[in-house]
Amino acid sequence: MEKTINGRTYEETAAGPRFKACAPHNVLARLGDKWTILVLSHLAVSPGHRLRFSELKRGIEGITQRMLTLTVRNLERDGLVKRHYYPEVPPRVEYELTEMGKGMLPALEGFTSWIRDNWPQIEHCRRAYDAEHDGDAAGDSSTN
Amino acid sequence: MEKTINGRTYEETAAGPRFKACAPHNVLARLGDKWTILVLSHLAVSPGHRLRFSELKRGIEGITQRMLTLTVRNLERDGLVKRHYYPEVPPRVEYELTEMGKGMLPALEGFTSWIRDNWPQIEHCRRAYDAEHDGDAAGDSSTN
DNA sequence: CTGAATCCTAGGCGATACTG
DNA sequence: CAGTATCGCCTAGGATTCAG
Repeated sequence: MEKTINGRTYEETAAGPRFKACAPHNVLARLGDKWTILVLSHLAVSPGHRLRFSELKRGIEGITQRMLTLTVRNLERDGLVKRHYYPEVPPRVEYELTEMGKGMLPALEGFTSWIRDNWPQIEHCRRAYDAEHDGDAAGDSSTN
Repeated sequence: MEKTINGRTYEETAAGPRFKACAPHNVLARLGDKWTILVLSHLAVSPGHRLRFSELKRGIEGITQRMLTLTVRNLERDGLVKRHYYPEVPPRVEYELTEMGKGMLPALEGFTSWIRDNWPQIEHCRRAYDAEHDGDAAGDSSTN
C-alpha cells in the first residue's frame, strides 16, 4: 500500500512509514544548486520570459560561462527552458521558459515567499545556535 | 532601489536586473541536500510531528548515523526542529518540528505537489533530451 | 557570442570505529 | 541509544584555454 506526503510516496511498515529517495528531492536538489534559481528568477522577470545567454551572464553576479552553460543545459533537459539558437555571426542564443517552466513559477513563488517572510527568524536562530555552540557551525556560517 | 521577485532582491541596472546570491537559494540548498526533505517529511506525518533519532533512522532508507546527525543538526540550527534530550540510560533524543517548522509545511507541500503533478513530464523531457543527445547527461541520468 | 574541453580544489557524503 | 572522530572517495563547481 502506498500513501503520499509532500509528493513523496512511502510504505507503511510495522515500524512506521518508510520513505525513499524521490522526485521532490530530485527537483529540489536541482533548484538548490548554486545557480538555478537565479537563472529562473531572471527569466521570470524578463519580458517574454526570454533572455539571451550574455544577458543572463551579465545579470547574475559571479556566474562563470561554464556554470551558466551547465545550468541552462539542465533546465533544458528537464523541459523547463527552451533553447533558441540563431546561427548568425556571431551566434545568438536565447533561453525561454517553457509552459511547464512558467507553470512552476507560482508554486515556486509561494514557497520562496515563505522563505522571505521567515528568513529573519532563520538568521536569528542560526546566530543563536552558533553563539551557544561556540564557533563551530555545520553548514556555512555566512548569514547571506 | 530594490525590487523583489521570488523573494530575491535585485537591483535595476542599465543592463537590466541583477540578482545576487540570496536567502531562497540558501534555504533551497539545504532542502535540496540529500536527506533534509526526507527527515522533514517523516516528521510531518508523525504524531505530534515528533520522532526519536532511531525512529528517523529506521524510517529513512539508507541514511547513515552520521548523515542523520548532521541533517537534524542543521535543521535545529535553522530553528525548524527542536531537539529534546532525555538523560536516561540508554539516552533518548526526540526531534520535533518547531512552530516555524510546522509553518513551513503548507508552503513546501504546495511546491512539492507541483513537482508531483509535473514529474512525469519532467521524466519524459529528460528521456527525450538524453535520447537526442546520445548517452551523455549532465546531471544524474537515473530517472529516480 | 556561445560553449566545449581540461585541470584542479573544496567539500558533501559514505564506511568504519570509538564513547558516554 | 545517540553521537563524535577519522579516513577516503567522488563530484560540484571555479579558472583557464580552445573552437565554430
